[in-house]
Amino acid sequence: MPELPEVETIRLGLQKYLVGHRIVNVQVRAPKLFQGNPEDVIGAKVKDIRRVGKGLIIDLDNGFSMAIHIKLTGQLIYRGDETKNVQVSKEKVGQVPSNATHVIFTLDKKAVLYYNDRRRFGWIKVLATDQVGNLPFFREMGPEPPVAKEMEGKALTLEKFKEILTKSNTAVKPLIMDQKKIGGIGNIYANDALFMAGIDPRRKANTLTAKEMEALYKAILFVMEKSFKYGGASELNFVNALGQEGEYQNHALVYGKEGEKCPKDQTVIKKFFLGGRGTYMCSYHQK
DNA sequence: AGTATCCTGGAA
DNA sequence: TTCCAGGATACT
Repeated sequence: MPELPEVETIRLGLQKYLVGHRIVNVQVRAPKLFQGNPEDVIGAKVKDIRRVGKGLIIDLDNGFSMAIHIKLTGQLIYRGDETKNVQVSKEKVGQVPSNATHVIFTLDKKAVLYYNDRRRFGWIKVLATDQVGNLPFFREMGPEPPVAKEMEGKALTLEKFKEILTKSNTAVKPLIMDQKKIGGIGNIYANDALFMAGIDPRRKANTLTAKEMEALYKAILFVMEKSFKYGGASELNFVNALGQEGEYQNHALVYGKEGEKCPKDQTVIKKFFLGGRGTYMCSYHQK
């Protein structure tokens, strides 16, 4: 999934519906995805939901936490009395549990939390709350664009952003997607932000002018805020904590639009690979 | 810096 | 049947 706006969307949903519930039982259907002892979470009450980059942390009231990364196809879907009448987007995600459901948390008050993950790339790690920060993924997370509030990690300021770019002579797109440099940006928003800022994704980061770096910084914030307002991008599998899809995919600028017209004129958007990732750009408006 | 790898399913 | 996918990591 899921980049910062999508993970933050899930976090907000879990904050609203999951916090306060006690975990009554845990059924692990795919042991590989669930690391740690399920017994450590059973009987505990959910205290808080945090997000660091694209990672989620569910804090419990017994000193343990669950660190979660949903990678490309993970879903955390809550079902309870208060969500009974919620319209679920499509049948592909409407039915839980499904054959993509790998962990089932039975909660008190007749509620359930499902972890679905079609491709099984994600993970759930149970560990002491004070050890979460020691996981390399969280420890090495770079500062994050201040898109949605509730900043758990360090906020990425324009000055810091400029410093990161100036110090790197690698291509700008892979750089801004490097979670150790900047947290939360993935392929969709990297593509769209670079288009919006008029910058060729292959440009070496340290060749950008101050003006270009500022334009890119603002574009990153803009496209992510926009996506957050649309409820995230459900290009593949993303759904929020209630199983509903977002709408950003219907408002993307260049991502996934190979062969289509540039949003600004008739130029055809081209696709190529950069750093192993599909890259979309308008060669007329991005230099 | 580029490529393989963990997986599954939808599309070409 | 082959290729591709919002990620991250461990290799060459």
